[in-house]
Amino acid sequence: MSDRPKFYLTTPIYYVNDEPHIGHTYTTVVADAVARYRRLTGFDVRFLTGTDEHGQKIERAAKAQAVRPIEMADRVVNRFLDLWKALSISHDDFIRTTEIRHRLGVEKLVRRMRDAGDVYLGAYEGMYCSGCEAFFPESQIVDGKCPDQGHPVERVSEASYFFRLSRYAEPLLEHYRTHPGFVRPASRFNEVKAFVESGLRDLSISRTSITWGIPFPDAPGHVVYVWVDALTNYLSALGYGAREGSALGAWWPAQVHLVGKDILRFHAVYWPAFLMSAGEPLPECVYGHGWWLKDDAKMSKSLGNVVKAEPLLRDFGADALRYFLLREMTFGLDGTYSDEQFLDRYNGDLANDLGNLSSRILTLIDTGFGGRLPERSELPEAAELRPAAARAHAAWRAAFDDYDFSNGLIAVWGLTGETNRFLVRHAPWALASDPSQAGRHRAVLWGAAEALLQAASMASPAMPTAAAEIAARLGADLPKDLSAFRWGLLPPAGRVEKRGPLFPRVDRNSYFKETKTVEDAKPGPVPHPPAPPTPPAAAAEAGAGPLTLDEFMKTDLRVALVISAERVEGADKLLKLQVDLGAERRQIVAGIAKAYAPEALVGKRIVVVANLKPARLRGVESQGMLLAADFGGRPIIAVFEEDVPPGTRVR
RNA sequence: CGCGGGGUGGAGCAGUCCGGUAGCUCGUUGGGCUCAUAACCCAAAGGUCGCAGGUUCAAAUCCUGCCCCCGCUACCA
Repeated sequence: MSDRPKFYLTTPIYYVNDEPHIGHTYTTVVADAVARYRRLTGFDVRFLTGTDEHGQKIERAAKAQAVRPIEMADRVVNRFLDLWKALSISHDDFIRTTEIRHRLGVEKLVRRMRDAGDVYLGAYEGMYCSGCEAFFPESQIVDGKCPDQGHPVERVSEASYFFRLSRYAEPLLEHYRTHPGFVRPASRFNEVKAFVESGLRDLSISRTSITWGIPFPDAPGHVVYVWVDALTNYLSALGYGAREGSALGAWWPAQVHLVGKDILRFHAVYWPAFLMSAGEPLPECVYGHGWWLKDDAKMSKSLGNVVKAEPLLRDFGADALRYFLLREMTFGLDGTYSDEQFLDRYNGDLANDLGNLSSRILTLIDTGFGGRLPERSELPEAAELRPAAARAHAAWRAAFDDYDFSNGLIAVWGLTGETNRFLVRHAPWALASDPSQAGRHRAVLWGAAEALLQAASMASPAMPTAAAEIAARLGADLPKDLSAFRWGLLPPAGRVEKRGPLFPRVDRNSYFKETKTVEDAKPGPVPHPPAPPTPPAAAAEAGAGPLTLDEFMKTDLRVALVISAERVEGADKLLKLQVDLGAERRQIVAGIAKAYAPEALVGKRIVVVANLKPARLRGVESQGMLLAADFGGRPIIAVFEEDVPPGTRVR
């Protein structure tokens, strides 16, 4: 066994009733960055994630699709596994609650709690829908009807085992008092304390109305209910309850459970109470992070604004997505996602800064020294960036130790900025042409290359693949241990390789046009896991190069006669047109209200794109697009002066 | 109603616990460089830190009151 300090961290296990979205991705990426950071700074790390697969929802969904629950679960589990692979997630273990080892763990925990006198038989009362054969939370009931099918519900009660949570209010509060870092951030710790201070009610921990779950030990007909089942994964993954020896002693208690703020209560109240009852030590910290909002609104399926990782992964690569998630959110608080912000971060920090810096350094070495890394020099230029690197390193460590990823990355990018300024200051491209400056020339580029490798090393927990790629181009390896600052990571006499852009700049205009059409065309199941994450495929490529005639002819342009035109309610730029396309009539919404009065358009023969995917603008469907010159910020529509019949092809 | 979060230059955010020159990124304007991915470097413009009182030598930061926005239904992080 290693004598390094151990670090056991977990994500929640994700419920398999739905495909992964940006929230799952976020927690997991954060956990991975922590795991990689800890490994890099001398810890023996165990990183656990997994899936939660039992319960009523899965049971019902499976029944509806006439498959076994485990088949449903398998499908979604693979989606998670594929995504984690595409994102370079470095978990050491993946637990599924349907595994035997988990069942053994849950059985042991339940028995221990019962032996402690904390489990008793009572009755669970709830709103039951006989049509759906399911209980629903009272809060979901609308007018005495179930939320799914609208069947009438009735209050029924069923036998249930209860956990004496009420007994643990005082012990929990005492633990909170003596462990001020138990829940983070502090603001959420206050909420947890307030919740416990208001008193705890016993918790129903079994069901007889469900069969898809772990049988409650020594209680036929009962199944272990949600939270006891799910939370126990953190122990069962270590072999808790196993007949043979387990890894429990080496790893438990966990250093941190990373969770979303919505499930903080379960992790900060129920879970420690279960552990106290079972006589197991408590985790050191439960970190409840914030949520990603989409354009300032909460993401939800009903709003249809749920952000998924796959399109971003496809267009920008795993490292870019990971970087954005870690850099853009102040860990703990809520953050906002928007495509514009993502693109700004990508182009600003990754393409223009880190990516471009590595390009210019590699090219300077390539052309200046024939691809051979200059030797380390005693001249002051070679060490000029050393203090900046040391400062960045200290700030980076302090921030990452404190889960402040955003500031940690800001510190690293401070070093890339310093390196850019260093290059401008010494202008190695000018030194190259002056033989008397050869020594300085070598010293400057060695120093710049060393600083770049320093930056890449510190960025590696956030973006492992790109960091390794930078190191490889410099003929170096990423350091295995960065627990202390060390200047001189470059190997002597390495060979550098230029290669292409690390993060190709993505043009804003063409990106938004392209993604719109791609995503509209693919509403259904998410595509396959994207190609290997490095280097990110250039999304810009598709927009480059001349168009072939075939490609152009895909655009179906037609002459259209405007039959009527009116303003769109509540939109100051939009007109709604009815047009005659010869064979059919179409409704087209166009942003020309500022330039044209509706009545001025009637009778005009215009050009429309007839095979454009319909879109909704301000809730009004548009079945095509009219062509107009964009002149001085005003649209000038294309019209025919002669009487061409509507529907005639234009090319 | 109540609870929680938030209101900081054009945009997005940090700073607020532990008062003391208001900071970062993007954008804008002007200049420089030409090694680099139209990139990089320098400079400038731009904020009464939601409002009103109070404490203090000093308040974005502490206290009081008020206004506005968001969340508070979910086995969705």
